[in-house]
Amino acid sequence: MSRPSDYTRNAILKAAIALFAEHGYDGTSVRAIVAKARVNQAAINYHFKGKEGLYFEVLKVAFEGYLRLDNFDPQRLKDMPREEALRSFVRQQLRPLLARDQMSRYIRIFAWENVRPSKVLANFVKTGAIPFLESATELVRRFLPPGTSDRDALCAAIALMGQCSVFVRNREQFTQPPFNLTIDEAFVSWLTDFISQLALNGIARGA
Amino acid sequence: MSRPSDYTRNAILKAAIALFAEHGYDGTSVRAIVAKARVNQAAINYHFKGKEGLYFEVLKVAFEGYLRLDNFDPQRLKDMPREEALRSFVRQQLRPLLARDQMSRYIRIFAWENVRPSKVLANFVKTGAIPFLESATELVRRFLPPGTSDRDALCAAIALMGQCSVFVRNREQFTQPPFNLTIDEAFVSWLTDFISQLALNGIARGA
DNA sequence: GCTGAATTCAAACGCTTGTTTGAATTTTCA
DNA sequence: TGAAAATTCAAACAAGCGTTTGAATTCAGC
Repeated sequence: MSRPSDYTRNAILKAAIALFAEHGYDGTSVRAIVAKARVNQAAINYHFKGKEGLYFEVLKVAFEGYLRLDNFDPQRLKDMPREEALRSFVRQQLRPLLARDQMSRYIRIFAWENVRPSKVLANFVKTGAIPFLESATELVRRFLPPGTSDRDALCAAIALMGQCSVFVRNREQFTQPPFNLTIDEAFVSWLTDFISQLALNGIARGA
Repeated sequence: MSRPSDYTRNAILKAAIALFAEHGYDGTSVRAIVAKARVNQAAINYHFKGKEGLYFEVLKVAFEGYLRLDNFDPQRLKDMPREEALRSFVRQQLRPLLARDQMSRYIRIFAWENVRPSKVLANFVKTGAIPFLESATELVRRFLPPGTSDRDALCAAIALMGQCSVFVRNREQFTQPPFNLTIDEAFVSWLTDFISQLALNGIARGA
């Protein structure tokens, strides 16, 4: 492939990641993407075979980027004490509340998919990529009694992920009335502890 | 108002409640509503001044119906032991997992609004209706140490509501691969206990 | 029964969506 | 350099959306 076309492709990809992270798949139009990327309308269909193809590629990039993250390395998580691993996981999930970096965008895209999976994700998963819900399930399992069923562990993981993503996905919402939350470092630290403790006490002693 | 026009109005309202509960506000088109209600396309604008006006009315009906519910009567909740009140609240929130009755539709509509509030709800709240998030906050507060800040209680309530609604809103999703949850009476009972215990142990000892 | 208001209806409007077209331009490679 | 391939571009397409129109119909009250 030629250099100039790579530039267009990357511009689209970058704009798409930012917009999908902010507004989700349905909330983002191709016209908004090409405007942000400053490319032609037809470029998305030419380079990605349509909006769905582009989103598929975005999921791929986000997933690869996510796996490259230190704190998510499965082995590293397993080597930590379970309490520390849990807190690290939660903190990472809440990262988009503070930072606006690329990793935060990846996490936020998955936060959208987490409760409202698009049909694109379904195909993406079939392609061979393992949804990180499995990692969350494994993590949660360390707090559950031995022999806990897959179903119970899955539900616990869903609940944990749901608690994080509800804050991430609706960040803007919660900063306004009637919520009026001030989202700063102190708040995120507190929230990290809060959710971790919730999971820690709740899962370990409850189920 | 004349009888025949009331019939049309009610038919629209009924169809809208079912569809909004199933697919949310954005996921429901006026054409789908009039098709289900078997009325003319223009009827929604005539009777409700547009889709938003209809949704406003749906929220009103849902909210009134919700308040008529025994288990949500604020006084009744307050008279219960806090553990029983919590379990009752959670069970009620999970009701749409099993039943397909009118009350379940109301709860499900609020489950949609819970994480992705429409601008219509904002106006609805301003009109004077108290979002039931406040009741949840009060309920949660009984488990928190005296003097807990409003912010902390609010976050705990959001987390609690989020845990319930993620299951309610994505019911169909979770019955399919890769989740494969079987949603029956036994599961809902277990889930009720699970989430209640999660909140009970987590909130009471964690925050 | 007549009159005016209320209601229904088919059709279209204006807008946004994702996608396609086909010509113009640029890049690649012999 | 010249021909073929790759890429960009403005424009239009087809479909869906919520809404409006204006005539046809039904209703209520004198």
